[in-house]
Amino acid sequence: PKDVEGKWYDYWMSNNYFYSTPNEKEPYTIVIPPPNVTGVLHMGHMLNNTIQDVLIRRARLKGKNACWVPGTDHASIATEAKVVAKLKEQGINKSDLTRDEFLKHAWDWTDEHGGIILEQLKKLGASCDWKRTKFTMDAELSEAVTKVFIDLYNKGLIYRGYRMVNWDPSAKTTLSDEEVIFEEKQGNLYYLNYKIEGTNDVLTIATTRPETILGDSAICINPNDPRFSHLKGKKAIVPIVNRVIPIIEDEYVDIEFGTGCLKVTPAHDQNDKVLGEKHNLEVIDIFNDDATLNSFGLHYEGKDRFVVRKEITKELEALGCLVKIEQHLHKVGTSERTKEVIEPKISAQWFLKMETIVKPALKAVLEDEEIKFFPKHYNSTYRHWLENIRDWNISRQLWWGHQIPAYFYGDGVEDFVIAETIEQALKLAKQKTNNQQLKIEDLTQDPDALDTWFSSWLWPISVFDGIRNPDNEEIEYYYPTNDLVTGPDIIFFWVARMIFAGYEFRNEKPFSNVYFTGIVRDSKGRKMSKSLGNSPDPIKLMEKYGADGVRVGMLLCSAAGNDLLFDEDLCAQGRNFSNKIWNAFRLIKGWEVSETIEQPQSAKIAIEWYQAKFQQTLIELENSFNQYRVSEALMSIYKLIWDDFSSWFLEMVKPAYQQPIDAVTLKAVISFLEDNLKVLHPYMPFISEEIWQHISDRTPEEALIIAEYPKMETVNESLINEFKVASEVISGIRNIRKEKNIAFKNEIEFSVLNNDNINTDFDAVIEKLGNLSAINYVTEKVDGALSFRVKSNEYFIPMGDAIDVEAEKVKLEEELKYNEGFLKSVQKKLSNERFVSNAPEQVIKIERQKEADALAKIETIKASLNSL
RNA sequence: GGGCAAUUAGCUCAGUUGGUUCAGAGCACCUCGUUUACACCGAGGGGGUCGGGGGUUCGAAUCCCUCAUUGCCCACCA
Repeated sequence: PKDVEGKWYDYWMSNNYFYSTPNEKEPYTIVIPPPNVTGVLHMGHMLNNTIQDVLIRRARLKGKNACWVPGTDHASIATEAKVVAKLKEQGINKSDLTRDEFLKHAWDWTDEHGGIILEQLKKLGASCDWKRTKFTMDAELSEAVTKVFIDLYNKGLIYRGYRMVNWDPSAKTTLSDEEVIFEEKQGNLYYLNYKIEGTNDVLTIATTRPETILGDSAICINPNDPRFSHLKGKKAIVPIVNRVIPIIEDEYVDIEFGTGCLKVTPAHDQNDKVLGEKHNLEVIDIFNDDATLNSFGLHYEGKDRFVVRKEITKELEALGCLVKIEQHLHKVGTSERTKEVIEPKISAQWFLKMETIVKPALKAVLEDEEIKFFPKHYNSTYRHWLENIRDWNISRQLWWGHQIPAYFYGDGVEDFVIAETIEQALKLAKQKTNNQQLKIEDLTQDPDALDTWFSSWLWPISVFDGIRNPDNEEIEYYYPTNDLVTGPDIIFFWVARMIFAGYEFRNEKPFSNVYFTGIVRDSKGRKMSKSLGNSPDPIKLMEKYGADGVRVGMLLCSAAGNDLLFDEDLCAQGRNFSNKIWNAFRLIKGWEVSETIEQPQSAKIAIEWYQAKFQQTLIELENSFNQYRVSEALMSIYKLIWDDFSSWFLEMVKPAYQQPIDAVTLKAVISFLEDNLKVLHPYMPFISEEIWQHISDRTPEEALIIAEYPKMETVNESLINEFKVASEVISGIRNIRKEKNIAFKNEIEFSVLNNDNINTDFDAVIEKLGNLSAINYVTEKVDGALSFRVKSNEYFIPMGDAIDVEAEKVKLEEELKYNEGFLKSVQKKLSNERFVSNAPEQVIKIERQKEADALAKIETIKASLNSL
């Protein structure tokens, strides 16, 4: 493979076969899920992109104008985190850099590492239209993002608001809800005493975060809780800070949990914020952006929250306020990217209203089925998320990304304008403020960037420039795209949002089908990860087994809709398959052809049969692909080529040693080989092209990659069934040969106890593959012969004295016993009146036939026993 | 806590509307094999109470109920 894979990839590239441009053909379009620009290829990409390439190559062969758009994503938080880490290694802090300086570093990093992954995809054979390669931060795509932001703002769908957000103190940015992973952690539940003002009473509350008492602004009890009725209207004193806070009543408090008494910290808990708003409480934010305490932390100022948690526990204990500490298992939100524990924090952010935007997206998937999910059960996941969706926080406190096109001219929350450029912003600001004295210097652009997904949700549109030039030829031709292949883990992040964007900006779906792949796990079912070291390097795998081998290995284990357990052995199976195909080709290529010899009968019928078998497989492939059963389709091809073509067909037509093959047969064999290569090509593009080019001389216009897919014809089902019987007869002969150690090269005699309706079409084949001197049709049992039965026919191989009579008797007795048992169960069924009266006629007919066959078979076995 | 999915041979999985030999495939395993395309191979073979229990039906891997196990998603219990 190493010798030919690069060669063919270059050949395809230099002949522009991956290139697509609008024409009169039907388009077939896939946009790649853009990998992180600085990422490297992992097994998930391998799976994903192999499937996409299979779909694209198949479409190309089927005469569609296939267009696979590649590209990368800027992945703002992931990339920025990497750049920050790398700078830190060099002793540079992000906070010491200006925005421009930092972005210079980030672009350098992107230029250095960006696109590596795309080069790796070429090794896999990905037939992307590389001339269309896009990056989410390309100028045109960035412009589209800005336009969309402005458009949504002007429609009143984007607003700025103070909200409780998920704060990542490490990246110092907010995260969307989807970026927060809840991990179950063993923590503590601290029971703390608060004094009641003007009394010697105390009340006990429970908290998991004792440091947040510094931000307490109330205690809340349930008005229906008799235990605390004496506290109504009183005030409590927060330990250490000695702040006097009200005791409020709200039915939100769960009487059963903890002490039934809740401390309220509106700045640091979503529910407390709601309570705070309801009861008009003070909001005391005690944290800096890096989650150290600010001046509200008093003597803990500047210390990290977890340090403070330990220290304050000691101080509370010393003050006699700590009642007890209980072990407590709870879910802690952590950042998907940085793994940092998330702090709920109130801050000003940009939000996109979701209420109206989701409606067409819900309808398209759940009602109209304009967009179909495979597997379908993701519909309910999708529905649940969309029906409970909250406004999308689209701002991130990052520099790497699309800067928010908002320009501030004052300190008020509403003192801003939204514009494409600062000049336009100035104009708008003058209008809005009625202040003609405003200057460019008075404007400051919001330093925050947009969520990465706020650009990738436009991907199927923006790669065809459909936002900036909504009527251009490309978007009109390629949009909506056909299939999207991606992981279910980004159904909310990306898939759903692309659907929103499609309807919002083009009033049309972005794609028709979404195929969700499984997650690639190792053979023990563990997720592949760097830390476990259980993820093979795809490039090394391809060097070892060939890209074709790895592609097959990936797909063999990727049953639709399931996670897949990847095992390197499967790549070996893929490689073995390559080898098998190659050897079949070598056999055919090695034959001498003779124009004069006549076509043998065995070859004639073999060709008719393989034609039928191939057509049958084409139908199977069609069915599998319609359901995105890519793995099953591969298995159909695997069996077709290995079993039907190599093991059966080639053996049937193979000329005797050093004998030539007749021209008619050879022509058919080559034509079948070529058909095989066509259906194989999407899966194993390299070896199929290599053999295609070897089997006859081809011009570039005749390359396999752009060949015409085999046409569907009617399938001769009865021929396939007849062959099945013949193959059983051949197996019967092989069994006896083996049992009696009769070498294949020794010709044997063979007789059939004729049954009137026996089919003789395959007799020539049976003779050839059984190495029989002849097939004799007889009317009586052959004495001194071994026998076997297929259906109700009996077959004999004369053995003379070599028969072990006793052993034969034992075998026949067993066969008899089995058939009698079978007959009994059939007859039992048939004698059940309720079965006969209720079952459909067809079913009863079948059972009657079974009965007749079994009776006939039993007769022949009994007769054989007697003759022994 | 709620939802979704899965459970079939040693492993990974098919099994569409309940009824054609429906109990299957690939791999692995076992036996035999130098016949000249291929030992990365050929021929043959063994192997499953369809997660447990109950029900509907003439008939259940398939439909219903229930339990168990596993995975995933969602959810603010201090």
